[in-house]
Amino acid sequence: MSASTKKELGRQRILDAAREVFAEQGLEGASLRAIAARAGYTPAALYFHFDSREAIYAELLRASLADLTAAIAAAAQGPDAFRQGALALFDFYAERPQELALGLYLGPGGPAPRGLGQGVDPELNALLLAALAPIRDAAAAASAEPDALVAEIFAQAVGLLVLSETRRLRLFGLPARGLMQRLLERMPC
Amino acid sequence: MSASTKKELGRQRILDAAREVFAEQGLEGASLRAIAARAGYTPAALYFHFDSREAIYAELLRASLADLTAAIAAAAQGPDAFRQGALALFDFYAERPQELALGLYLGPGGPAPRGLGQGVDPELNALLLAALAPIRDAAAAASAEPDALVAEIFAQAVGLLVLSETRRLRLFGLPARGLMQRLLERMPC
Amino acid sequence: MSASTKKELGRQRILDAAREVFAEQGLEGASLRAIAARAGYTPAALYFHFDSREAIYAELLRASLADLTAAIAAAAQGPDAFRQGALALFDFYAERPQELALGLYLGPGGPAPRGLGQGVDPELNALLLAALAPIRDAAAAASAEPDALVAEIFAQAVGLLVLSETRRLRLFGLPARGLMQRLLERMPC
Amino acid sequence: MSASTKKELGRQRILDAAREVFAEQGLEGASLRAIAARAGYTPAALYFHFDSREAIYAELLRASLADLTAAIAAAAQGPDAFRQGALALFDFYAERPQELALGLYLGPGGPAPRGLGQGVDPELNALLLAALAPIRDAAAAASAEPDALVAEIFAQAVGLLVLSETRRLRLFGLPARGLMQRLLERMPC
DNA sequence: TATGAATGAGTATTCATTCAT
DNA sequence: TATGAATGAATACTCATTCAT
Repeated sequence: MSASTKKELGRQRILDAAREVFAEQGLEGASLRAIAARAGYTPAALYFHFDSREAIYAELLRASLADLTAAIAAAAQGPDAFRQGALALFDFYAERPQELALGLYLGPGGPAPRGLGQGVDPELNALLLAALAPIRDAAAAASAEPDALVAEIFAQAVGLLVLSETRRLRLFGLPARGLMQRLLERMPC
Repeated sequence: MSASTKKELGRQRILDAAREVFAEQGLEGASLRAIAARAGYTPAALYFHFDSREAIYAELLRASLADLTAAIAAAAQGPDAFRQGALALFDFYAERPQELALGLYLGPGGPAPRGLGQGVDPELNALLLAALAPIRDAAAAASAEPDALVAEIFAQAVGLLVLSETRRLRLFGLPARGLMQRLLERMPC
Repeated sequence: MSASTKKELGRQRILDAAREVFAEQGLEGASLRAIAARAGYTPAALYFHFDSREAIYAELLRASLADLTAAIAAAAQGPDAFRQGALALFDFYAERPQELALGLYLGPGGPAPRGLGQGVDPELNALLLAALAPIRDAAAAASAEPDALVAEIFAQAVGLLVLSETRRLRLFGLPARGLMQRLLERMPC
Repeated sequence: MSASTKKELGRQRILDAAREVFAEQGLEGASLRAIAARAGYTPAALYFHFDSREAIYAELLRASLADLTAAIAAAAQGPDAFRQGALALFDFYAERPQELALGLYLGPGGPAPRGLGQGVDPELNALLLAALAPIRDAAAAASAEPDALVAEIFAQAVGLLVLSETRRLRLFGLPARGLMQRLLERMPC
């Protein structure tokens, strides 16, 4: 086994552990110590594979965005691509609330103009745009302002999910997904 | 100076300090120590005025919701009440992003179903509903489903603001307020 | 109402509160704040009536020893005075474990040669001796070494109660009172 | 120097510091900070070697009970095993009063049914019983109720020691060890 | 006679990170 | 490639006590 392969294995072991801890305990619980313990490593060992705790988060987010890309691509194939893609977006994060938190990196202290360190943000933003591309393409076929449409359904999805997670949506007695569908019905495509 | 006035001054000094720290550092940075230091107090002194750190947050949130109530009420007086009220909601939090984080209690770890302790949450939820009441009233005049309309514009506002704060909205090259207005134009009232 | 009477009322109010808190929460829970709160006073107000937290404890202990004196005197009247008095001693503290802790002032940190401040100890020791006097008198009638007899039964009672409270006596599967009686049966009076 | 040896050294350094602080200031004074300071460590460093403050206490108590076991075993070898073993028990704690406090976990607030966490208590209780076993064996040879005999001399020892430490025994003008011997003379073995 | 206001020292524990080995 | 050992800063909260009013 080559050295780089072995190193890759170590990374993967850590990322798998991170994903597990993350799904179970959220951003807050996914401390470096916790991830290391789950991976069977010492905290210090992680620094051989990653530069910082944030670097692990970034990697996780990269994988999450890859999954999102696949999910949207699969849903946006037939006719009705816009609606189906948008719902796939919503459903994706509805099932993985922790990954939404990670994606927004509402980094401790609420939504902050912080992102995941300085360097990674552009790359991750590009990945996000790529994931949303199928939805945008479908919008472009029916509207002159596809970007606005995508931004709107993205914002609606995020808003509903955040309100849902923070239990503020209960005040209205209406299910998040139903509200998402209502919005889509009013969309011009 | 009366005793109650003096006590009130102490409370106010702490609340002002909390608001400042809060606006500068967000929820995460607004630790008890930080608030105390800013107010020129010992941490222990805060416990004379408030029962806990969360009690300070709750007070801040109460004040914030009172301001929001006034802002919406003022905007939703004329004929175009629904739209104007909704925009007032959006503008309010656009100017005070940290207060949105506080309102949703976006503590460390992203949106979490945490709330501010057991006792205060219902009270604060009620205040939120009351603040939104003028918008709902306007919706009720034109639609059979006012709750859904309010939930939708609330979600849209929150989603746009969160994406804006986390710099994800830049990807689309469109201003948040413009997108909010677009949505309102498609609304049936 | 005279001034001194009014002051006496205040003291009594505090002592009653202290007794209650004490019986419910033990030495540890009977903080000055807790006592003050129960009495309907501010912590600072207690310093008008007592010099320190320890002074309150001392007063409580005085009252407890007075009760003990009465209990032993009542039990040690008939024949069999020694045994009955000793059992009364045991039963007294078995029913009031907190008062035993106070009496020994195992003051935070285990049995310590500390007592209740420097000045009060001699006085309280004298009260304890007075409470045990009826037992000693009965012993003197039947033995040349009454002091040793009293010390032994006192030590046995305290040892059994301490082991009982700390759950170490369970290891032997025997009840504390039964063991106390066994000892008394072997006594020469 | 092997890694395990070095780690063992760290543990030992902490335990020694704990023992010292403990002997000087009792359970109350043996805070984590105090132990760390004495050992020349940061408080956080202790958590590398021990899981919690209580884990340090438990280790100390384990060692203490091992010493006690050896002391009793050595004393209870000849013919007069019961008496000699009992005196060894008494002498052991007479020389190490803080270890008695630790053994009974006489935390702040006097004797309390607290123990050292859920998991360790049974283990430590078993160690105590094992330490007393030689005395019990000797009692079994001469009495039908060995458990009662052991419980009685244990209680007597604890009572005398507690009264001695709290200076209540001085009232009788008799030495604790002499009283212990008197009791043993009346024992049927 | 009592309060309002405040202090300073203290509590155990967690965190990401570093560095010599 | 990884560990053992340690750091410094941080967390919220409680305590007995003081003092001007």
